Amino acid sequence: MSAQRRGEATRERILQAAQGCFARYGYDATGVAEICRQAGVTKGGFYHHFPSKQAVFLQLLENWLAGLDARLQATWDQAATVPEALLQMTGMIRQVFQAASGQLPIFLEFWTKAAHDPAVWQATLAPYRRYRAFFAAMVEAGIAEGSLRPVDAELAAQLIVSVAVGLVLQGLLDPHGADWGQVAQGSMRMLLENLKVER
Amino acid sequence: MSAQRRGEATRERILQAAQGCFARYGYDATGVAEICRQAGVTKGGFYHHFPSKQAVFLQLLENWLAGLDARLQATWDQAATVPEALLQMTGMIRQVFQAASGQLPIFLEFWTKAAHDPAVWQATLAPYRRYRAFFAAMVEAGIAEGSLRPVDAELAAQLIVSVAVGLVLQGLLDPHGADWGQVAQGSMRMLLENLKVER
DNA sequence: CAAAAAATACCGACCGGTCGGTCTGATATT
DNA sequence: AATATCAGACCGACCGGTCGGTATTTTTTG
Repeated sequence: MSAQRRGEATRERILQAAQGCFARYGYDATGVAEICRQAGVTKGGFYHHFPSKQAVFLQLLENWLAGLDARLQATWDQAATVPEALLQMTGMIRQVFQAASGQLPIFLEFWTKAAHDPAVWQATLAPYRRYRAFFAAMVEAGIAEGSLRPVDAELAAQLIVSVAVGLVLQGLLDPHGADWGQVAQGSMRMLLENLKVER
Repeated sequence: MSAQRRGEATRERILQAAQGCFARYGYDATGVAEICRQAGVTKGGFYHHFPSKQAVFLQLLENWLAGLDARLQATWDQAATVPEALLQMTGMIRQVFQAASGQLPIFLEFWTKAAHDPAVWQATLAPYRRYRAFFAAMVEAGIAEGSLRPVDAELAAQLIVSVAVGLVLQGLLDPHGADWGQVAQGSMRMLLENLKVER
């Protein structure tokens, strides 16, 4: 294998290991040594690829947000109407829950770190505002296409984001307390009943 | 001052100092030494009143939840109808935001710790389930009194809790991103439009 | 009531251990 | 040979918690 490919692979292993550790133990409780152990690398290798532990964290955050971005955009692109797109996105939550239920706590780590660390804060806030704008644009499009009532788009977007955040948080705190995919579907339907035009 | 009173006072000072530190720097980043400095106590004094740093944290969590409990109950007791009570509680959020905006990050600390620490998890989950039951009971009472449509009470309660959690989180991450009290009011009104009986 | 004893509140130096990060090289690729 | 990729011993700072001791208040006792 070429040196470049090998380096890339090691880098990826470090990222994966770190993600697992952060999710399982939390950021602070995870030592660089433990990440190295799980990645099959030593400290030297680690610090060859990343300047600091925080840099790994930031990279993880960036990747995660990029993935979410892409999936949201794709979902909208292939949906016929806005309400349908919203329902689809809700189904996405269900996938997220069963696919990465172990990875969810890292979401909390992001927020907690963001509240105290300016670098993480910026990296978190910017995409988050994008989401609000994204949903606001969706609602406006829905109003324009006639599938939604002419409500305050900004407010509706904030409500949607609130519900999403709240659901994810409840889901990670109490994974077996409810079928969160079901709850998400039901919640979104309730919201849509209110947003959709009367038939 | 009696010895007992004095001890109680220092204990309180430690609690206050710890709350400030946890909110400002986060749990892990806060050293016991720093808490002691701000409380005007030394390590010896600290460990005289509390067996560990985590015990302080747990006590803080307990106090916070007890306060929330009391306020919610009181709000319901003095409201005439269920929709009115819900609106009142939304206003409560507004108070929380302006009164303890600096203390909000500690809320995140609670959740983050709860995701990894069984002791904190239990202390968090039990009251949280109570809240869900509380709101479910409220919705059912609303249906019984005829002010709410006969919706799925459990689902509605989960939706309400989701919105509340989401709002608090958004508020603490992006305090100046919106007037969160306003957003809370608007969101609750939107939800209620859907839940209330048609007039 | 006074003296002694016990309990309580607090002090601050100190310890064992951990953790993020560095440094000197060894090994493999180009 | 030059460079990228790693190995792993090592460092210094820091942190939660301990411990022996002091000061103050409360209780017991003569």
